[in-house]
Amino acid sequence: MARLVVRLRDRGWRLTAQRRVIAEAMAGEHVHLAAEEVFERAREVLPEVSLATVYNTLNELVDMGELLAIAHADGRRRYDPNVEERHHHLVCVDCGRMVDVQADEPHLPDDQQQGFEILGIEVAFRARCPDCLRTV
Amino acid sequence: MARLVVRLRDRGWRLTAQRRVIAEAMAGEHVHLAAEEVFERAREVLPEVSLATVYNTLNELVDMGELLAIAHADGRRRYDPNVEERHHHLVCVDCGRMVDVQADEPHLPDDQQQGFEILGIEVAFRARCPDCLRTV
DNA sequence: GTCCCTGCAAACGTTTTGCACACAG
DNA sequence: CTGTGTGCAAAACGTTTGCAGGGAC
Repeated sequence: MARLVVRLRDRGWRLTAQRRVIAEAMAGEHVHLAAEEVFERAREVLPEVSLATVYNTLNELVDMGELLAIAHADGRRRYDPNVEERHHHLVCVDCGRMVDVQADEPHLPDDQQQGFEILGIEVAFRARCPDCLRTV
Repeated sequence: MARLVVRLRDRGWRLTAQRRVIAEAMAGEHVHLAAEEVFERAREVLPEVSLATVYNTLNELVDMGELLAIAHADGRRRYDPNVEERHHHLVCVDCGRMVDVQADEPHLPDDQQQGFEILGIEVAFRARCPDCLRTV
């Protein structure tokens, strides 16, 4: 985590108290928070941080390649700090929880490429998480 | 297409002019329209149809399992009438265009399941489409 | 001291909802 | 005739933006 802050400063990123608490809210390898959740975590540490700054900062981190933005079926974008390790996601259809998983990458046959240039692959396993299985 | 309308009536779905034009806008096997686009197509046939009815009807069709709702990175949900054939998507990161593709399904090893019950798999190949490749 | 970042509030685009009226069954 | 679907407008939601003031460098 300190790593992230150092990396950002080395890139000439202006390090403010707000940006620090937002980056710290994303600490950990297996977090998939929505902006609102990042906002709440950041606010616990620095109450005067604003939601707009959270959005601005998250977008910058995505542009810098320090976070992955993931489109979620519930309409709320999630942010994933795990940019190093190729991985996919298990997504609970009931509560929206996401966890990282390792799985083989599907391969797209040449005859299916239809002239598109492939940039990346996103795999989501739609699932029901242990907690939601219990309460059904 | 007529098939869909018949299937819906057989289920006791009240068949109105609005619902018919909306269902017809989704005809074809490889369409991935956003709600606004469905609205425009429907309105060409039946100008007094409303956007609210389009949303209500699309949601019902999704609940009935007659359409797939797909979360898209640009924030607009797309609707896919191809519910029969297992398939994945090529998604253009520039213009948002989606096309169906056949590719092998990734398999999630047992030791990665973490107590989740797997319900389905969604694969999106992030790509650049031929049109957008040309204009870059 | 400069410039960039910040908070606030308003604007935005998409989707949902409340309500009175209309029409399919 | 009844119950459900409809249009409209307003609200709700996540996200973005304009602006004046403030703080990092």
